[in-house]
Amino acid sequence: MAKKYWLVKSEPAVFSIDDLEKCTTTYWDGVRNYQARNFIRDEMKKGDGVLFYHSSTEPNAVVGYCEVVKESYPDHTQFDPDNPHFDPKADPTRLDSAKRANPTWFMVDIKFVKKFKYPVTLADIKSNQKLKKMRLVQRGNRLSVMPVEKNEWEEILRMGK
DNA sequence: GCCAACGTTGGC
DNA sequence: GCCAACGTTGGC
Repeated sequence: MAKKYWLVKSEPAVFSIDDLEKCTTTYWDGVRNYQARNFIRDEMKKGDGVLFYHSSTEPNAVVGYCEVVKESYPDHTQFDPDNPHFDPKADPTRLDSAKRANPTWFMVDIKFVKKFKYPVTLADIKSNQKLKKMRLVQRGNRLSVMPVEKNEWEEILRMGK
Protein backbone atom coordinates (compact mmCIF):
# COMPACT_ATOMS: atom_id res chain seq x y z
CA MET A 1 0.00 0.00 0.00
CA ALA A 2 1.43 3.30 -1.11
CA LYS A 3 1.99 5.96 1.49
CA LYS A 4 -0.86 8.46 1.67
CA TYR A 5 -1.01 12.07 2.74
CA TRP A 6 -3.41 14.00 4.92
CA LEU A 7 -4.11 17.36 6.46
CA VAL A 8 -5.52 17.88 9.92
CA LYS A 9 -6.82 21.14 11.31
CA SER A 10 -6.33 22.33 14.83
CA GLU A 11 -6.94 25.60 16.57
CA PRO A 12 -3.57 26.50 18.08
CA ALA A 13 -5.29 27.94 21.14
CA VAL A 14 -6.50 24.41 21.80
CA PHE A 15 -3.63 22.33 20.47
CA SER A 16 -0.73 23.74 18.48
CA ILE A 17 2.26 22.33 16.64
CA ASP A 18 4.36 23.40 19.62
CA ASP A 19 2.17 21.31 21.89
CA LEU A 20 2.68 18.39 19.53
CA GLU A 21 6.42 18.97 19.44
CA LYS A 22 6.50 18.91 23.23
CA CYS A 23 4.54 15.72 23.68
CA THR A 24 5.95 14.15 20.48
CA THR A 25 3.10 11.68 20.04
CA THR A 26 -0.59 12.13 20.72
CA TYR A 27 -3.95 10.60 19.94
CA TRP A 28 -6.04 12.62 17.52
CA ASP A 29 -9.34 12.59 19.36
CA GLY A 30 -12.59 14.48 19.03
CA VAL A 31 -13.30 14.04 15.32
CA ARG A 32 -17.11 14.05 15.14
CA ASN A 33 -17.85 14.16 11.45
CA TYR A 34 -18.63 10.98 9.53
CA GLN A 35 -16.60 11.75 6.44
CA ALA A 36 -13.55 12.59 8.52
CA ARG A 37 -14.26 9.56 10.70
CA ASN A 38 -14.17 7.29 7.66
CA PHE A 39 -10.77 8.62 6.64
CA ILE A 40 -9.45 8.00 10.13
CA ARG A 41 -11.07 4.63 10.59
CA ASP A 42 -10.49 3.16 7.14
CA GLU A 43 -7.74 4.90 5.29
CA MET A 44 -5.08 6.41 7.53
CA LYS A 45 -2.23 3.96 7.75
CA LYS A 46 0.95 3.77 9.75
CA GLY A 47 3.63 5.84 8.06
CA ASP A 48 1.22 8.19 6.26
CA GLY A 49 2.22 11.85 6.22
CA VAL A 50 0.02 14.42 7.94
CA LEU A 51 0.18 18.16 7.38
CA PHE A 52 -0.58 20.12 10.54
CA TYR A 53 -2.78 23.15 9.91
CA HIS A 54 -3.58 25.96 12.33
CA SER A 55 -7.13 27.22 11.85
CA SER A 56 -9.01 30.17 13.34
CA THR A 57 -5.83 32.05 14.00
CA GLU A 58 -3.64 34.67 12.38
CA PRO A 59 -2.34 33.67 10.00
CA ASN A 60 -4.05 30.40 9.19
CA ALA A 61 -1.25 28.15 7.95
CA VAL A 62 0.23 24.72 7.55
CA VAL A 63 2.88 24.90 10.23
CA GLY A 64 4.59 21.54 9.96
CA TYR A 65 3.95 17.88 9.55
CA CYS A 66 3.71 14.65 11.44
CA GLU A 67 3.23 10.96 10.82
CA VAL A 68 0.63 8.33 11.62
CA VAL A 69 2.17 5.94 14.15
CA LYS A 70 -0.91 4.00 15.24
CA GLU A 71 -3.88 3.06 13.09
CA SER A 72 -7.50 3.54 14.07
CA TYR A 73 -8.83 2.53 17.43
CA PRO A 74 -11.88 3.66 19.39
CA ASP A 75 -11.90 7.28 20.55
CA HIS A 76 -12.56 6.83 24.26
CA THR A 77 -13.68 10.43 24.72
CA GLN A 78 -17.04 9.61 23.09
CA PHE A 79 -17.93 7.56 26.18
CA ASP A 80 -16.86 10.07 28.81
CA PRO A 81 -19.67 12.40 29.98
CA ASP A 82 -17.10 14.77 31.45
CA ASN A 83 -15.25 15.14 28.17
CA PRO A 84 -16.23 17.96 25.79
CA HIS A 85 -16.26 15.41 22.95
CA PHE A 86 -18.76 13.18 24.74
CA ASP A 87 -21.36 11.77 22.37
CA PRO A 88 -24.57 10.76 24.17
CA LYS A 89 -25.60 8.58 21.23
CA ALA A 90 -22.39 6.60 21.48
CA ASP A 91 -22.63 6.47 25.23
CA PRO A 92 -23.07 3.06 26.75
CA THR A 93 -24.40 3.36 30.25
CA ARG A 94 -23.13 -0.10 30.87
CA LEU A 95 -19.47 -0.74 30.36
CA ASP A 96 -20.14 -3.94 28.45
CA SER A 97 -22.77 -2.50 26.14
CA ALA A 98 -22.72 -3.23 22.45
CA LYS A 99 -22.09 0.43 21.70
CA ARG A 100 -18.78 0.34 23.45
CA ALA A 101 -17.89 -2.75 21.48
CA ASN A 102 -19.04 -1.02 18.32
CA PRO A 103 -17.95 2.59 18.71
CA THR A 104 -19.04 5.43 16.47
CA TRP A 105 -15.83 7.44 16.60
CA PHE A 106 -12.19 6.54 16.09
CA MET A 107 -8.79 8.09 16.39
CA VAL A 108 -5.21 7.52 15.30
CA ASP A 109 -1.93 8.38 16.97
CA ILE A 110 0.30 10.94 15.29
CA LYS A 111 3.91 11.74 15.95
CA PHE A 112 5.65 15.07 15.48
CA VAL A 113 8.15 15.13 12.63
CA LYS A 114 8.94 18.73 11.74
CA LYS A 115 7.90 22.29 12.34
CA PHE A 116 8.25 24.42 9.22
CA LYS A 117 10.77 27.19 9.15
CA TYR A 118 8.30 29.10 6.99
CA PRO A 119 4.64 28.47 7.80
CA VAL A 120 2.69 27.98 4.57
CA THR A 121 -0.22 30.36 4.99
CA LEU A 122 -3.68 29.96 3.58
CA ALA A 123 -2.94 32.97 1.37
CA ASP A 124 0.23 31.26 0.10
CA ILE A 125 -1.77 28.16 -0.74
CA LYS A 126 -4.49 30.11 -2.50
CA SER A 127 -1.98 31.96 -4.64
CA ASN A 128 -0.09 28.83 -5.71
CA GLN A 129 -1.43 27.36 -8.96
CA LYS A 130 -0.18 23.90 -8.03
CA LEU A 131 -2.35 23.94 -4.92
CA LYS A 132 -5.58 25.18 -6.50
CA LYS A 133 -7.19 21.77 -6.21
CA MET A 134 -6.50 21.24 -2.52
CA ARG A 135 -9.64 20.43 -0.61
CA LEU A 136 -8.59 22.95 1.97
CA VAL A 137 -9.20 25.83 -0.40
CA GLN A 138 -12.32 24.49 -2.02
CA ARG A 139 -15.59 26.15 -1.30
CA GLY A 140 -17.10 25.54 2.09
CA ASN A 141 -14.81 22.72 3.08
CA ARG A 142 -15.03 22.27 6.81
CA LEU A 143 -13.54 18.83 7.15
CA SER A 144 -11.02 18.64 9.96
CA VAL A 145 -9.28 15.64 8.40
CA MET A 146 -8.82 15.47 4.64
CA PRO A 147 -6.67 13.74 2.06
CA VAL A 148 -3.84 15.57 0.31
CA GLU A 149 -2.33 14.60 -3.05
CA LYS A 150 1.31 13.58 -3.21
CA ASN A 151 2.26 16.53 -5.41
CA GLU A 152 0.48 18.90 -3.02
CA TRP A 153 2.32 17.37 -0.08
CA GLU A 154 5.64 17.82 -1.85
CA GLU A 155 4.87 21.38 -2.84
CA ILE A 156 3.92 22.38 0.69
CA LEU A 157 7.00 20.75 2.17
CA ARG A 158 9.08 22.60 -0.39
CA MET A 159 7.44 25.90 0.57
CA GLY A 160 7.74 25.34 4.30
CA LYS A 161 11.25 23.80 4.28
C1' DG B 1 -18.47 39.74 15.56
C1' DC B 2 -20.45 38.44 11.19
C1' DC B 3 -22.08 35.24 8.18
C1' DA B 4 -21.77 31.57 4.42
C1' DA B 5 -21.55 26.83 4.13
C1' DC B 6 -23.02 22.73 5.43
C1' DG B 7 -24.05 18.75 8.70
C1' DT B 8 -27.56 17.14 11.85
C1' DT B 9 -32.05 16.90 13.98
C1' DG B 10 -36.78 16.30 14.33
C1' DG B 11 -41.64 17.15 12.98
C1' DC B 12 -44.63 15.72 9.68
C1' DG C 1 -38.29 10.76 2.92
C1' DC C 2 -38.68 15.80 2.91
C1' DC C 3 -37.20 19.97 4.57
C1' DA C 4 -37.07 23.84 7.98
C1' DA C 5 -34.69 24.92 12.00
C1' DC C 6 -30.71 24.81 14.36
C1' DG C 7 -25.75 24.27 15.56
C1' DT C 8 -20.94 24.39 14.21
C1' DT C 9 -16.94 25.56 11.50
C1' DG C 10 -13.86 28.72 10.11
C1' DG C 11 -12.43 32.65 7.05
C1' DC C 12 -12.75 37.38 7.02
